[in-house]
Amino acid sequence: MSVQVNPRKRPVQGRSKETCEAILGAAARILEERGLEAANTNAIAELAGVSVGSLYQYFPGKEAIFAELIRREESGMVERLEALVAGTAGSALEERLRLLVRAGVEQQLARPRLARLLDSVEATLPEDEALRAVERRILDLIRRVLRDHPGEVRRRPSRTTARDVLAMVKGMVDAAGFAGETRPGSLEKRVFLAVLGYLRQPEPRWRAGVVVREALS
Amino acid sequence: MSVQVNPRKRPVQGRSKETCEAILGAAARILEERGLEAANTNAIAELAGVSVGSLYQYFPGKEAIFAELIRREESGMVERLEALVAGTAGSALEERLRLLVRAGVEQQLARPRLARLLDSVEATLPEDEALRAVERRILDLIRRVLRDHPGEVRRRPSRTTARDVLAMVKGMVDAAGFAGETRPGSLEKRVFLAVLGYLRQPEPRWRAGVVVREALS
DNA sequence: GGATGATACGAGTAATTGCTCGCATCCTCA
DNA sequence: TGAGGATGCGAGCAATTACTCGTATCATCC
Repeated sequence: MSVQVNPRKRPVQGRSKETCEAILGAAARILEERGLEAANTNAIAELAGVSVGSLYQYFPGKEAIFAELIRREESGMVERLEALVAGTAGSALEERLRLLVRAGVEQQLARPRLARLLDSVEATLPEDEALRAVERRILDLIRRVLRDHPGEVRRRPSRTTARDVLAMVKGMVDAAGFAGETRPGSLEKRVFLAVLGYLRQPEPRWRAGVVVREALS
Repeated sequence: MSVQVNPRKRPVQGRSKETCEAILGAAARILEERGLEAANTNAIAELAGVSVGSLYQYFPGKEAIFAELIRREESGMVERLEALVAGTAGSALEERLRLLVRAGVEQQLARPRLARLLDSVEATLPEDEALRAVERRILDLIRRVLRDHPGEVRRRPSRTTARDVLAMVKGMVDAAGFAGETRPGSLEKRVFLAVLGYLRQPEPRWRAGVVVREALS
């Protein structure tokens, strides 16, 4: 019943590392070109130019392959983001947010369909503490940036705010990629506006369940 | 190779309508409780209390069942939204946006996992003109609302703006549902803030590739 | 009531998929 | 160089899944 998502055996020689890479690369290509249903172990092994036996030597099943792809994508992302935050410690909030957004947009737009699919696959995988940890690091990183600029933002630097920001970025970029946008420039600007707008938008005043109209600026 | 997503035969008697409903209901429950991989035709028929033969009498395959679920979800949504827009023609922009957001949040939060899965399944299905049309109606509806309130918003009422708004709403609500948020109140408020913030955020001024810092309010 | 079409059934088949295992080949190191 | 571990192979079995078809029951109309 339970699905194993951890690698089975670590490759030690050079050629076995290549085998693993070939398997992961083939899985990624099948996912993005033919979708989740077509990504079975036989097809992956064939496209990788490798036998199924070799595949099962390193991965207990296809879920483990997907999990590894996700781990790589996410940890690559979080490391780039953390370097970025550390490297712009003195900069303005807008500048830092813009760079973060740029990194996210570029990552997700490089292989939009793959990124989108991996996101949805992740939701079906069993709880993986390593992945949870990466997710937390991203959220904490967003909160840290917000805390570095107190008073410039109207949202509290909470987990919820961080999750909202991350979710709106992912949602917008996924939709843009799916709609066929390929140039990151315009998208990056719009996502940046959305993030900034959310963070700066004042709390509305409510009266009798109706929003009080506020004049614009 | 190609996948058929249209129903095979229309039910004409009452009992066959019930059979179709049972099949669709079972498919939805399996999707949300056991995920996409568990949703095969045999399992769906069994949970529906119906034979596989009956299932194949009305649907050419499981994709057709998913497609029908998506069609219903989307068209129910779009009709509610259009009624809402029509019924608030004279109201303030914030009020109208707030109601739209509320409808979206409630819909997606009613069965979060199902809604999320259907979204990702939709991406793997072949192009369906009916679904495209529903999507267009939602985008047009957003644009119409924006156009009804010229000067209150800084984004152009374009398809792209509408897609951005829709995507950020979906992204935030999905993430909240996945994180276990069940009370619509707080989420609704945050999504509303995000939408309003995006629509109102002024274009930033750029200088030498660096964002010029703007004082807050 | 009986003729006719609609509906339901589910065992059974064909195809797909996950995965193993015995054996061949390659690499490393003493 | 040769022993032993690492790697690679792919036929083939077991399990799952999609889907069919002959038969039985039900609804409707004359």
